[in-house]
Amino acid sequence: MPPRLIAHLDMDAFYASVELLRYPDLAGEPVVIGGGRRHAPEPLPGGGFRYARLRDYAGRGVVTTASYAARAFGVHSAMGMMKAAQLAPQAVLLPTDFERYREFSRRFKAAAAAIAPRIEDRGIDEIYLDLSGLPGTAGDGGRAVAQALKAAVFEATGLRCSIGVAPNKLLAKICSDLDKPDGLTLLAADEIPTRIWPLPARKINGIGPKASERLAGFGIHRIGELAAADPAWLVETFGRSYGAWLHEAAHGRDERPVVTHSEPVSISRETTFERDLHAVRDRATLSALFTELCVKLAGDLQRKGYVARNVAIKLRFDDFRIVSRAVTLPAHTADAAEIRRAAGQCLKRVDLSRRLRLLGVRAAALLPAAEAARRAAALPPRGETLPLFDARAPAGGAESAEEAPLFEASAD
DNA sequence: TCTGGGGTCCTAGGACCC
DNA sequence: TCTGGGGTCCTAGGACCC
Repeated sequence: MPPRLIAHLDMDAFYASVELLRYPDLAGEPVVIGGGRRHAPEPLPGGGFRYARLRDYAGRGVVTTASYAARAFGVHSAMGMMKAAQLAPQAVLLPTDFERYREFSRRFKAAAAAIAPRIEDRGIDEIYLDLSGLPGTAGDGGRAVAQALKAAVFEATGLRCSIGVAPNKLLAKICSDLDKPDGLTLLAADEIPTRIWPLPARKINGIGPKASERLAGFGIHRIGELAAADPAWLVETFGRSYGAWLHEAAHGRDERPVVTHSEPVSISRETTFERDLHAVRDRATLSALFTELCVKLAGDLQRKGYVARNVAIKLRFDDFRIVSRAVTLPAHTADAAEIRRAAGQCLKRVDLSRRLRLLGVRAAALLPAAEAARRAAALPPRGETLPLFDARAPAGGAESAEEAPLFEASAD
């Protein structure tokens, strides 16, 4: 098998950059995106806008994105806004506008797809591209195609991105981060020891805060140190699956394909309250919020064309403990009342003596609504006996049904 | 001034079946 | 009375990612 050529394309400070297109006078300023709608810029009579400042923020939000100027103050994604306000009180605060980001996301992905159609979606601001065998990649390891991608993305959106090109997704992802913003990094397999091994282990996608902390406890800080660790010891220490993967990842080995299509596994809605709520004292408020979440979730399912057979709730208590309860339904649904009923059943199984910080509802075991309708239509009318080999049987069901008597006879 | 909202995947254990 | 082993489905929790 010839080596693959995989690119990872990552938009630079995506939300903040989209906002800077709309408010160009903020270019170069520390800007933080996050929080609710209340701090939208006010148009001034003479033109321009009056912006909210981070120091004026009060609430429980976190930073969604910080402009590079704001990052210089130590502000970063997922940081509590109140903490960010201490670091950069003068930073401009803008509300998130997901509709707009989704539109720019569609645009940059379409522009990239016109050049390299084998694309894997990795959320709103990232994609993997399989450049293997693409015209123009033969001579230069993909540099010209990557430059064309950057130009096309800028043409379509006015935004800059960073690209890593490598033999697999793992390495491409690491590389896209090496030269941000507006970066382009190519890596060949034989450069792993010199360019990848000196990096912190945390740079590997899949080594998070917990794993890197544990590794550090064993004196393993860099990818090269992880690569030098005994694989048997890694398996003993981190489990068969994760331990073996750590070893492979540290050596830059990754055979995962670029997946161009995937179905969602679950769809959910959750909300963090402005203040912690108590099941008894705030019963009416909680009940209304709970119903609202179910209605929104049902709307999401219907809009996206799915039905669900599993409904789960998620609670976060005031001490940040998270609890979840799930129930599997007799039949798929996208109906708000049915989801509300199932979620209510789940809620009854939780001790609600502590105050709640967050409430969420999730739909899982999804089926495309069209497929559910097809199956329903294939069923005989009510009251009629089912044929032995029914359309509802799972794939291969008829075969296993024929073999079933044999298994029964040999069982026990 | 602690710590959002939307996801995926993995593990472990129990129920139930053969 | 104790002893099996495999398989599937399901739940709960946790790590991780954007």
